[in-house]
Amino acid sequence: MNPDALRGHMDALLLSVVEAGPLHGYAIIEALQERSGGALSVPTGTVYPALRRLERVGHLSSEWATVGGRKRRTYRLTDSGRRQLEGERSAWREFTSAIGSVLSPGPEAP
Amino acid sequence: MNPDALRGHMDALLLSVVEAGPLHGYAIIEALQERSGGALSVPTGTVYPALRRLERVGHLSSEWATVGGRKRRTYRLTDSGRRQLEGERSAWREFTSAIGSVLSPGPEAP
DNA sequence: GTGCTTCATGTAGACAGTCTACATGTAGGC
DNA sequence: GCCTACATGTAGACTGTCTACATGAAGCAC
Repeated sequence: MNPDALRGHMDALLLSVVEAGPLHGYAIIEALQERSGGALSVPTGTVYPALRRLERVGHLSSEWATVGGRKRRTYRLTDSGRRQLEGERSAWREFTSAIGSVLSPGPEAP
Repeated sequence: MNPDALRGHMDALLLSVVEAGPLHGYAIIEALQERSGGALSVPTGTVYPALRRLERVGHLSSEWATVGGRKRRTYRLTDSGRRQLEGERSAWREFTSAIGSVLSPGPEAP
């Protein structure tokens, strides 16, 4: 997977993974990989800053927890994040539709 | 359309538009807009450098032409570009599939 | 013949977000 | 003691798009 391709879609991915329930960074990375069938292996150096960015703008909130002696920062979707995710989803549909109609070899339907 | 979303997909778009037949930069921009139903309005400052980059790596070739007193640099898909476009198309399918399966609210089919 | 719009190409520098690589520390198996 | 898995984080490089500007000819209105 070409890394550049993810540009501008990370937010949607992260918000979507956290939507189902609160998760910490490491688990988010694993969830991304799992839910994409192994196609998305996003490095930690991408995910952690992105999560902090999303928290800064208010789409996520976080709190520390200690599980089995390990510290985790658990992220949760805010109302703002939920609205944002909706927007991201429709933007994704528009995006794929636009690119798809350019890439499709055959001309559009009659 | 969020500009960042196009990152890493410009090559595919440009190669795909030129696939049908040789075009010059200005016409490529119009074709992108038309084929996407107006969704893609890519600025000249993006397209011209990208075309030169694609020529530099051998996916496009260009030649000057004068039409109606105006100079045009017309781009044509090379064999290398054609192969690249094939790769871009399958990469696009993988990409949308991966992101889509993460974004889709419902879990994957049983 | 001046001014406006369209056509047409191009460059310079700002910008932003991902990537690589590194740093740190605990828990648990061997 | 050592290695792997878990877990978070930062610094700086990288790259490609964006904004804004520069240039110039053709065609039309007035």
